[in-house]
Amino acid sequence: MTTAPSPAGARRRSRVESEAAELASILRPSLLRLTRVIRNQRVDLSVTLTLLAALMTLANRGPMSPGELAGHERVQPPSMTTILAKLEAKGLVSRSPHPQDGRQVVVAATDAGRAFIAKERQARDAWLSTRLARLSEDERRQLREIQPLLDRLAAL
Amino acid sequence: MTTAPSPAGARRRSRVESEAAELASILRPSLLRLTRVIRNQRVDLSVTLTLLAALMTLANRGPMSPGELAGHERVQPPSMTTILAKLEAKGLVSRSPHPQDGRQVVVAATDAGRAFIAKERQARDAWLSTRLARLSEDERRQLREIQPLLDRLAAL
DNA sequence: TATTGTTATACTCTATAACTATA
DNA sequence: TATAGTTATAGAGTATAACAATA
Repeated sequence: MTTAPSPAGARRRSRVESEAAELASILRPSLLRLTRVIRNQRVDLSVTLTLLAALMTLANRGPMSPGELAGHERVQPPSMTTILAKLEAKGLVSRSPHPQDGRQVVVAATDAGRAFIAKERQARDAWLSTRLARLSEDERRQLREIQPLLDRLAAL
Repeated sequence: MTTAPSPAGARRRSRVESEAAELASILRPSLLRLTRVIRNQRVDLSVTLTLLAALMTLANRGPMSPGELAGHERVQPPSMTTILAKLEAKGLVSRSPHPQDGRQVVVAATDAGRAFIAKERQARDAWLSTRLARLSEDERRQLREIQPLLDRLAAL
């Protein structure tokens, strides 16, 4: 036994892994169902959840390339092309050539895009906000605390 | 002023609502991205996350009608028809006529379906489990605690 | 007439593979 | 030759509307 893991260590890792597997099993369907429900809450049918999320990232993080945005949103570049085409058709984002690299493109939220986010936030979030408001203060705090965890899980 | 809400009460509700709206704004994109990533982790390409979730519900809760299952999974009945057709084609669920009501159908996980879940759980959950195992014990506890909250949000 | 389930249809989301332009 | 982006194509997921069978 070269690395000679201690029995305690081995037992511990095994427990963590089975615990994690069980957590994955219960967490995954819940995430799936909640996302499905949220996705269907369309106040303005023309801008979907996918489009809005990309637009928000662009507005929050500033101009970037389509590839970089695809990385943020965890989609493949061709998917982002589609998303950006729709947002651009609505005048919510703009494309400009990259100053140095002729292959790249710089995408940015337009003023209309930012205005859209501000307006939409109230109407669009109404469904989820209303439900969140029904929770206790402590429950909202719990959700607020795990949000970065969700991002870390998606990013790893 | 008939109901005469107290100024303090009014202020409090407003604060809760704006806090909830802000939480919705940050939580929603994170849920979307994580679900997108989880959905793409396909070990066995033939059974997708949507199919597996329905199958698991059926195995856990026992036989039920397609309409009832649609309600559980938060999809519309025609969507569940599609899901069940795929599961049935794979022999993972079975349809039987309802003993009393000729309009209804009873859907159940088959033995093969249950065996599939047991086998798949390890491989399928590997991606998420591995990442969950990297979190601290406390972080996993937090996630475990909010899972029922996610279900309540989806159900309300 | 109301309910359950299915079929028909359409649209969004998303991926992989192949192509174009630039570095 | 490698990289950034796009186009082409395909499949999954899901909805609404219309229909059939049964209550």
